[in-house]
Amino acid sequence: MGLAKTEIFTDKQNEIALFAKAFGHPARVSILQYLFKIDSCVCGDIVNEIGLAQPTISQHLKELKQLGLIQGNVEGTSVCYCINKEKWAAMKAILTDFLNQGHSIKPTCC
Amino acid sequence: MGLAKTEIFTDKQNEIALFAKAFGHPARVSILQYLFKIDSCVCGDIVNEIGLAQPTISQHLKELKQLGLIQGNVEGTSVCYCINKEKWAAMKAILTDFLNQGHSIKPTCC
DNA sequence: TTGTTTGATTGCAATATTACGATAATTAAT
DNA sequence: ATTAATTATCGTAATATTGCAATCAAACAA
Repeated sequence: MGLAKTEIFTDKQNEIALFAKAFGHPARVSILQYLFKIDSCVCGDIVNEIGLAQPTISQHLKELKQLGLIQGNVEGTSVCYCINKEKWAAMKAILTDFLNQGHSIKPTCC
Repeated sequence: MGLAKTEIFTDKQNEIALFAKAFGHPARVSILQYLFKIDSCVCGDIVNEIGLAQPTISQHLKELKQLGLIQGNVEGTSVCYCINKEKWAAMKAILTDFLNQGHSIKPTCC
């Protein structure tokens, strides 16, 4: 089907999955790393940085923006993107929580 | 195309994306959480815990196993799964590193 | 106005993912 | 040997994702 049955999972589980999908593609990983590296608005540089066509980058940026992880501001003919640090922190908290499950001292069993 | 151009990204970027995809679906999030909660081998319980058909669960388990995040051991007619804590720790290190980017005190710009 | 630049959108093709019924494979029990 | 229990695999359908050429839209410059 290609369609996840989100209704049988908790909101938290769906949220974790959604955020994880955001950087479940190397292009988006690369975009986010670049924005962090620059640590300010990036206007028009992104397509040249990543080796993908402009419409493809635009699409990845749209996804990241819809999730709120980045924001874009129009500056003349160009659009400047940057990390939304508040949202990033919120996501980090949720995913870190998930990654830190299982504090037991038990070794891997079996 | 539906085919990620992995060759233009670094191994690290591809690795982050691969791990992120592992829990980019709520069913796999749910499976992993369940295995952590039990904190031992789970033999045959998983299909009843998650509301998906047996072949679907089997497929998700296979993906997690291929990544090394879980391991399955045959016990009679059933298979017992558990978290591979070493691999989990390795993944956690990689993803935590990614999530902790951007320590600058600058607020979100723009 | 006309052109230029930049980024978004549209349309499409190819591949990937998700889900499940049917069936196979394995082991244990009778 | 049969049967039951459990999980894996196959086949298939539906939807999602990725990527790009072509095009559109907005803002600026001449």
